[in-house]
Amino acid sequence: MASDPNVYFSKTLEKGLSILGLFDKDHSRRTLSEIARLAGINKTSTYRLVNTLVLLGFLSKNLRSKALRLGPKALLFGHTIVQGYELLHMVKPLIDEVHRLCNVTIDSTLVDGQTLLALYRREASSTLFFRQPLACEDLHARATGKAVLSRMDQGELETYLAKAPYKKFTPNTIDQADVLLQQIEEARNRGYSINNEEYFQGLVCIGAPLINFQTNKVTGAISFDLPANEYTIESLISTYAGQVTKLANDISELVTMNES
Amino acid sequence: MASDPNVYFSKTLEKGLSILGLFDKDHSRRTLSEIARLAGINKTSTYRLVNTLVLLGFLSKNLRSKALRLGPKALLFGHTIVQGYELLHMVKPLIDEVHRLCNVTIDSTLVDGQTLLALYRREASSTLFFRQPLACEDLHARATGKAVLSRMDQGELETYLAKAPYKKFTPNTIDQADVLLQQIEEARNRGYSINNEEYFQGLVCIGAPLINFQTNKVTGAISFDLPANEYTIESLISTYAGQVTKLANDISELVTMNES
DNA sequence: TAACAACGTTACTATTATAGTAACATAGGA
DNA sequence: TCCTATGTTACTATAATAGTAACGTTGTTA
Repeated sequence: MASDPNVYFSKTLEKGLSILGLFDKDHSRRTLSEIARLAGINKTSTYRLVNTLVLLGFLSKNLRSKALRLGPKALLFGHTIVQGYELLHMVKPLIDEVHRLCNVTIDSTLVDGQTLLALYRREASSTLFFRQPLACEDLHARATGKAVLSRMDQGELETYLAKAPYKKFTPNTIDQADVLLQQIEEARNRGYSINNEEYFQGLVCIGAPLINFQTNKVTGAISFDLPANEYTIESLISTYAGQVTKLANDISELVTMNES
Repeated sequence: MASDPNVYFSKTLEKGLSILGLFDKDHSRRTLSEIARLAGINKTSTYRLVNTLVLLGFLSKNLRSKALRLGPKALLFGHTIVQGYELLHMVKPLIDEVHRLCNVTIDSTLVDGQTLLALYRREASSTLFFRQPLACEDLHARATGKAVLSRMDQGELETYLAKAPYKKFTPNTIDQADVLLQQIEEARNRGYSINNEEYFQGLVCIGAPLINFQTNKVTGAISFDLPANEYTIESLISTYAGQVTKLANDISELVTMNES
C-alpha cells in the first residue's frame, strides 16, 4: 500500500546472488541452514532459492549429506563473467607486453568503494608464490592501495585514514595514520608508490594509480612485484619507476576511453 | 489454483542469472532491449532485473548511451565463484606438478551433459597461443572430447554420434561417424585418445578420461597439448601416454573421493 | 535403545512482488 | 521535422514469495 520506492528492484534476485556469493575458496561446501543464517533469509525461501540453483546446475547437492557446493554451471558462469569484463581484455595485452619485456610480476586492481578488486595479474616465473586476494580492504599495506589513496578525493581518503590503527601483516606494515599520510603525499608527488615488505615478507612493490582522465578520478592501480632479496627500494625505483608510471598511463588512457 | 509442481523454484532468480550470463567475452556491452529479446523476458521485468543488477554493482550503465556492461562486483563475483569450485583446488596442484616436471601444456575439462567445460589449464611457456573455449560441444575434434566419449554410456554416445557430420575445424577434423567411432573404441582400449591437428592446426594432443571409480561414470578428461612440428603421433604416444593416463588416474581418484 | 536435537522438506495461505499493458520520454536516423 | 527504437514510469491483476507450522529423517547423546 505504501508506494514502494523500489518497484524496480528485485529482492529475490538479490537474495539468490547473495547465496551464490557465499561459496568461495574457503567455503566450497555449505549446508542449507548455514546459508539461511548467513544470508539472513528464512528457511523456506532459502530452500526455494537453493533448489532453483540446484536445478539450474549452479549448485550441486550431495544426496546423502545434503551438503551443497558449486556445480559445473557455476564454474562456466564464473569464467564467462570474468571473461566478459571488458576492461580485462583491454588491459591484458598491455600488461603481458611489459611482462614479456621485463619478466616481472605485474598486478592490476580496480577500486570499488574502499576495496581493491583483483583485475589481472601476470606472474614472472620466478616470483615467490603468495596467495593473492580477490578483494582487499587493506589499502595501507599494498603498493596498489597507496597508489589509489594518493589520488582519492579528500573525503574518501579521510574515511580510510580514520580506520587507523591498520591491520599489521608484517613488521614493516604501516599502522599509523600520520606515517601513511606522509607516504601517500610522497606517492602523489612522485607518481608512484612503494611497498617495502609491508604486505608480505620478501616482496617489494612499486605501484602507480589508474586515472580516468576525463573525470580525473582514480579507478584502480597497478604494481610491479619483486623479490626483496634482489632489489633494494632504491634499485627498485631506479629500475622500474619509469616503467610503472608509463604503463599506468597507457592503461589509464584505455580506462578513460572505455568509461566514456 | 493449479497446484504448481514447482513451488520451490524461483523464476525470478533464473531470469536474473540468465541476464548476467548474456555477458561474455564477445558480448561485453548490451542494451536493455537486446537483453529482453535474448532472455525472452518482457521489457518491464527486464528493466527491473537489470536495474537490480545495476544497483548491486553487477552491471554498470552508461549514463548517456544507456549501454550495459559488467560492473566490478561481477568481476569479483566471477572470480570468487571460480575459486569456490572445490575440484579446481584439488586438481590444480597435480597438474602444476606434472607441468613443472614435463614443461607441457595440460588442459583439464569437465563434462556436463554433452559439453566440455574448461576446468583448469596450465600452459607451457612455449605453447602456441590459441583461444581456449570455456564451453565446447565439439567433442569429436578434441582429445579430451574423444577421451570422454570413450567412456560414455552407450545411449549418450549414440546421441553424440548421431550429430554427424561434425563441424570441421581443420582438414584433419573427423567429420564422419564411423571414423570417429573407430577412434573412440581405440581410445577405450588403450586408455588414451589422440588429436592430430583436428582442432587447431599445429597442435597435437593426447588425452585421457577422468572417471568416478565409484559410479564408473566419466566426469571429464585431461590432455597434454604439444606442437605438431616437434612431435609425431608416435613420439607423442611413446613420450606421454604413460604420463597422461597416470595423471588422469590420480585425478580420477580425487574426483571419486570428492563426489562421494 | 530411546529420546533429543538439528536439519531438510513439504503444506498452506496472506501478502507482496512481478508480469504485462500502456503511456510517456528521449535520442538517433531518415 | 517526423518517425522509430529504446528506455522509463504508472498502474493493476495475477502469480510468486515469505513465513509459519508441521512432518520426516538423520545422527548424537543419554
